[in-house]
Amino acid sequence: MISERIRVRFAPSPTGYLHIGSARTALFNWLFARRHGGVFVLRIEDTDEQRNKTEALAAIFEGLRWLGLDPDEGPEQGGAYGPYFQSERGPTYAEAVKQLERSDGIYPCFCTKERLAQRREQRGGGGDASWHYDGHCRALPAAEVAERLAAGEPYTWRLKIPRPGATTFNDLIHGPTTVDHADVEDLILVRADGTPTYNFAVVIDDHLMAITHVIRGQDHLTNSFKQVLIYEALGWEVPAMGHISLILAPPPHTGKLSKRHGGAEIKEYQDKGYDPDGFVTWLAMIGWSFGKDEEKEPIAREELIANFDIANAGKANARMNPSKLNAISGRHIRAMPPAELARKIEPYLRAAGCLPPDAGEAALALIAECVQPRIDFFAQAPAIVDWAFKDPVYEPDALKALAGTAGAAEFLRAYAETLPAAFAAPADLESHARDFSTARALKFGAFAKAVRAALTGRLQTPPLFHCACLLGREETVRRIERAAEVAAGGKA
RNA sequence: GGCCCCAUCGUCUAGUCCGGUUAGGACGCAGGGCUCUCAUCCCUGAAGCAGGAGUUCAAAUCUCCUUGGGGUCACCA
Repeated sequence: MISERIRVRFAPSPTGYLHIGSARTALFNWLFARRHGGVFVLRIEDTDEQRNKTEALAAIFEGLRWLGLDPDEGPEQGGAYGPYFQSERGPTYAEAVKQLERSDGIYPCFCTKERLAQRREQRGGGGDASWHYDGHCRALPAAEVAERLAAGEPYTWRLKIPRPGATTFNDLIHGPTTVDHADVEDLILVRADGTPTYNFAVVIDDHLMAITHVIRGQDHLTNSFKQVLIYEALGWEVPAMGHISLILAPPPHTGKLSKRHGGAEIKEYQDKGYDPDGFVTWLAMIGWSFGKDEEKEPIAREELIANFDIANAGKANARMNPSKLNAISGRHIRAMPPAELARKIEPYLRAAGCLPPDAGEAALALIAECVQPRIDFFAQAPAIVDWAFKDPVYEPDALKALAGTAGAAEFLRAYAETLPAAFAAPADLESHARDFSTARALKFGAFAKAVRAALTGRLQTPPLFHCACLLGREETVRRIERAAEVAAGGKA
């Protein structure tokens, strides 16, 4: 039944967004599959939340697409082990129930939700959350069971966990992991309405989909014990299981990263324009490493795959560290062909009004050149050149540079007059400017500072002559003349 | 609280399985270089084995305890 080929799955429930932890689980599964020539399956666990199904699904699909984690089988691409929506797999569960009934692996439980809640309350005066089902209905005489069944009394099916006993499985990451059955209750497999509970459905789905390796977050560890018990009750082969560490919330917060901490949704990173490959590298480096020293060059996806080993995944939880993401993403951006970067930042520039409709390829290329060493994600691009698209507002330091530099008004006017008739390359403007400052015995640095202030209103900008080219001759002259007036006024 | 998992610089980690290293790298931080500013890039530096016992000639590494962190305890997934 179990195929020879490695098969892993990513099984998110559609909550409306893709959590960063889920994405990392997907990534580890994907890397594992790619590394071993296996199959990466996407299964949607949608048995509970039916609302906003389309929208919630889109978030998962789009998130995976952005990350470049393409499923081999799933709702979109189909496959031989469908359906890939858990909600459509209902009929397959009944058979497993029958099998367990025959093998005496389960028993009907007539306890009401009310009785269970009450018991939970009583135990430890309401403070003890560790109450487990006491097995009340497991001890019921067969005759009484038959009678109540016949009477049509509502019931659930519970797993008859071997007592006493213990269960151990060899975790791919943690090694042998054990739990005593005394600490596991006879969990409900089938609800009173006949639907399977999560753990039961997962086991059946994974088995029927021939999943060989289950890789998921450590928060599923206790589920895994239960699921192993279910596999064993059914006499099915238990897949290999590995529990990856969790991502914890950044400093002021404690606990695992959640939506309320911010930065937990993949879409945020996509919207900000992080480089997807850089993002994937960052995700992979949380709780895993090559074993060799980290390189300063961007790490290619192929390299990630070639070196991936689930056994090297860290056991300890990791705290989220966005500054490292910035560094990695920036590294990828810097290594990008300029034309590609131009294409990526274009929508951000347009949205911010930093790229007029009539702007040509040349202007965009020039902006990309200015932006490339200065940003870590695309949304930072407009702020690098925004001064070019509105009248300069002189920052205090810039104002001081104009008003406080001796002779500024005079040399600015002279500079504007000698400017070449056409602005071609920044380098040409630079050599002209150097000649100009030399001829007038100006320190180039001081001269450039004043011109920079004049053109941009700021003291920190992209290279000065890139700025001038961006403005064009006419606007450059206009701004210099205006600044000269400010400089003159300041002196008076 | 019960059970389970975990513990190396501020953060992510290599080293732990098969005890012997100046405990390595990256991010961040500090200083310097390059330079028309900023940034990029390059160099340098500060910074760590949670604590305590035990085993051993020798412990980050093996054992135990403590402390700390995390997860999980539903007719949710």
